[in-house]
Amino acid sequence: MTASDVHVSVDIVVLTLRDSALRALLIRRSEEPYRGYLALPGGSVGADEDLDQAAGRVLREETAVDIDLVHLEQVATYGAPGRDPRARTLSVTYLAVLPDLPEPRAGSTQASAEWLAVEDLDSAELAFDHHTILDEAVERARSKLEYSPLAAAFCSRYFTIAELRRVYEIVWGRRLDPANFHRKVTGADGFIRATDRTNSGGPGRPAKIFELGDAKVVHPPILR
Amino acid sequence: MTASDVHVSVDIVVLTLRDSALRALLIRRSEEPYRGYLALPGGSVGADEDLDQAAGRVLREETAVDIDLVHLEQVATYGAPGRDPRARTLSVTYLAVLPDLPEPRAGSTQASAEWLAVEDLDSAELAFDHHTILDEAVERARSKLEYSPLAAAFCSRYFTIAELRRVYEIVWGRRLDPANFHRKVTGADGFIRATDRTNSGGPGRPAKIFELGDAKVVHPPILR
DNA sequence: TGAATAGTGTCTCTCAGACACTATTAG
DNA sequence: CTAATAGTGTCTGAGAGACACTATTCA
Repeated sequence: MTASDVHVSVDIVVLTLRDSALRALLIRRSEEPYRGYLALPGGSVGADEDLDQAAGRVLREETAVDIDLVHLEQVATYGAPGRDPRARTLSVTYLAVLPDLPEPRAGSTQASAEWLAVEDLDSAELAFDHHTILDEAVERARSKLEYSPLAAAFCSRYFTIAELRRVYEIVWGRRLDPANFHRKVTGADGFIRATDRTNSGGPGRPAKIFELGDAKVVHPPILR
Repeated sequence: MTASDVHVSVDIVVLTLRDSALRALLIRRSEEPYRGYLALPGGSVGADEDLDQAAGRVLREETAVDIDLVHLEQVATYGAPGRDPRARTLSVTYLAVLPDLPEPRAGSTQASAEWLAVEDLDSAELAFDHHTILDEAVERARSKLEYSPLAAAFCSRYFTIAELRRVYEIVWGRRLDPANFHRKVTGADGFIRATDRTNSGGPGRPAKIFELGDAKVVHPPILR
């Protein structure tokens, strides 16, 4: 009666911006079930691992990313009987957000990984209930842009306000007024902190370079 | 290596208003470990149960409440090794919100249940990591009052605006201006719907009686 | 120079909060 | 009547969005 022999895995929705699109990392499965389908990167939870630890480990295995720059948070847990045809499996799902680094995982395990545009998700065939999991994680990311500094996790350590604005524009899928956006993010207490440097190279007036501030919540929020 | 023999339980933070305080349902444990400590109501997930189903079943077992009136949502999953000294156990935690019904669970299993004021949580000795779980669920409830119709789940099917305001005041722990509150909740599209009835009995002008509307999000939000 | 981007000023509209005021009941 | 609660009017200030305007660079 009690479900004592349950497999527990962590599945991670890894989001980044790439080619002006919000994309999620997906792995082409080479084994049954769902051979040939795309699936979220994931793995089993080790016997002595906490869930957050397991998520961090899986993320490193799949992306080789510098863990400092990553935002990683638990989203939800799925456990419907039959969601995995092999055995009763619980999936503890995480959202990871990272900058678009020039790093496909060097050698390592995975046969083929893809950055699928979230926009094209509806027409993609995903394994298990990963469609639901992705939807929920993406919606979490969208709403957290409003009241948390999550947007900066899509950027490198140092960024301009235009880069930050691009994050909001792409994730939300709508244009924002540059002037008003500038006032809002610089006015939100502790969200971003100016450095004494500016960028250059492109046309136009050089932009100040900012870094992430200490605030854990953005107030006033950047409303969608 | 893979954690295949993991116990999975659901633990529920059941919140209600009682004696002008936000209170959580806790059970005095009669067995080791943590004998004599207070713990969240919970139970194992059945072999053919989905997680939400299991949470609903546990809630009915512990409170005998009419499930229609209850708000029930998953909050988070805890799985640190060692959180239960007996075995590796995953706790999928839920938040339940219900009106203060005149029903202590009739007969049934539980030795002693208590409605502990959330205010007094800091000084309570709770089993396992239930302190953390409670804190997170309470914070979830507090923040969901702002942008969701959750407050109505603390009320009966029909309620006055003053009753709704009391929910916000007690959960947030601060006074709200009755006049401004009235305008805000009646102005939020689809949050509450007026009936043609009024209450009476007490002193003062009778209040219109409202019921919950169809909206899943409250806009504009009722800000804390 | 002009084109492009960064950043500021300013106006209008909406909404939150303070609080005066009206409405309707019990006692 | 007074006390009490329900509900409306109105003013003020903060912030959002529209958009004109200034600042600083590259070609």
